[in-house]
Amino acid sequence: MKVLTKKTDYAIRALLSLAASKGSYVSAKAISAEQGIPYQFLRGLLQEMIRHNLVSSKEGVQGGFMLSKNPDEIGLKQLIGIFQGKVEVSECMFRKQLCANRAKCVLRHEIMRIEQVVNNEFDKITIGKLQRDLDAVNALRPASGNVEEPK
Amino acid sequence: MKVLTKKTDYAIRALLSLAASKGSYVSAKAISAEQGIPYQFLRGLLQEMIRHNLVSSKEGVQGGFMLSKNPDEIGLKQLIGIFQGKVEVSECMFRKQLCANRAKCVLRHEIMRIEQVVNNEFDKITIGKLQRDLDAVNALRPASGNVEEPK
DNA sequence: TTAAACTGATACTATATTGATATCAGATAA
DNA sequence: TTATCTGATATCAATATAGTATCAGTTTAA
Repeated sequence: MKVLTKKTDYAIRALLSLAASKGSYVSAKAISAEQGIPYQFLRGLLQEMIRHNLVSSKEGVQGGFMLSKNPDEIGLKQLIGIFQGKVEVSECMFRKQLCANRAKCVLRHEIMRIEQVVNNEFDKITIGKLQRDLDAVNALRPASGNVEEPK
Repeated sequence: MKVLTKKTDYAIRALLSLAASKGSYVSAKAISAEQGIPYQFLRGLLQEMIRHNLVSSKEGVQGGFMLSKNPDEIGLKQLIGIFQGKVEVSECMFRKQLCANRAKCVLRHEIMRIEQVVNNEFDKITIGKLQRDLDAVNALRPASGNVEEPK
C-alpha cells in the first residue's frame, strides 16, 4: 500500500523548487534537472497544478513556473487529492444507497474516523513546512550542500 | 487513493462469516453467496489466509473453512499487510542509501509519523470488534434481518 | 526578424496492479 | 461411487501508474 505515488512525490519536489525561487519563474527543464524528474512527466504535473491554481506560468524564453499561493497554503491533502484522488475507504462509499452488506457499513464507520485523522495530518504538512524542515536540515550539514546525489 | 481494495474488503467479510459460524466449517460457496463475493476470487483469498494461519480448512463434502485464531487477534493492519502490502510512504524508504533528494527524506520523516498512527488505528480494528459492532447494529434494527440486499 | 527557449495540449506506449474466471487434481462423506 | 468440497495454477480483462513523443504557439534577445 503505497501512500504516495510518483506523481504526488514529484509534485511536492517541484513545488519545493518553486518555493525556493520565490518571485521568479523557474523552467520545467530546470526543475527536472534539479529534482531528477522526467521532463515530460513533470510538464504534465505542472499543467495539472496550473488547473488547480497552485502555480502560474509564463510562456516563451525566460518563462517558466511560479507558485501562485503561499507555500503554507499548499498541503499534502490537496496534492494527494489532485494526483491520487481523494482518500477514501472503498467505492461503496459513493453509492447513494445503503451498502449491500451491513458489515461493510460497520467497517466504514470505523475507517472514516481514521480517514479523518489521516486527512487532518496530511493537511498539516504544507510545502511551507517542508521547506522550513529542509532548511533546518541543510543548516545542520552545510558541507553536503545540495549535491551528494548517489548514482 | 483507495484505502481498502476488493481483496481486503472481501477478506474481512469472509472472516466475519467465519466468525459468525464459530466452531463449524463454512464452504467457500456459502460465504460467496452470503457476502456476494465472486466464488473463485474468494477461494484465492481463503488460500492466502490459510498460508497466513488465519483460517484452516477441511477438504471434501461438508468441508470448508474455519477461523484458526480468535477474532480479536485478527486486525485490519495484518489483513491490509497481506492483501495490499505493508503501508509505506514510497519506494525510497527501502533503499538502504540516502535518498537522492533531501526533500524526500524530510517528507518521509513527516509521513512516517502518520504511518504509525494509521497502523495503530488499523491494528485496533479487529474481526472481533467488527463482529460486535455488527451485532449491535442488528440488535437495533431487528426487522431488517440479514436480507435487504439492494439489487 | 528570426532562432532559441519556453509552455499548451494531446496522443501514445509500457508495465504493474487489480479484479475476476477457468480448469484439473485430489479428499471426503453420504 | 458420486456429488461436494478444497488445493493449486493458469489465464485474462480492465484499470492505474509511469513515462515518452510531438506539434503548435509564445516570448525574448541577438
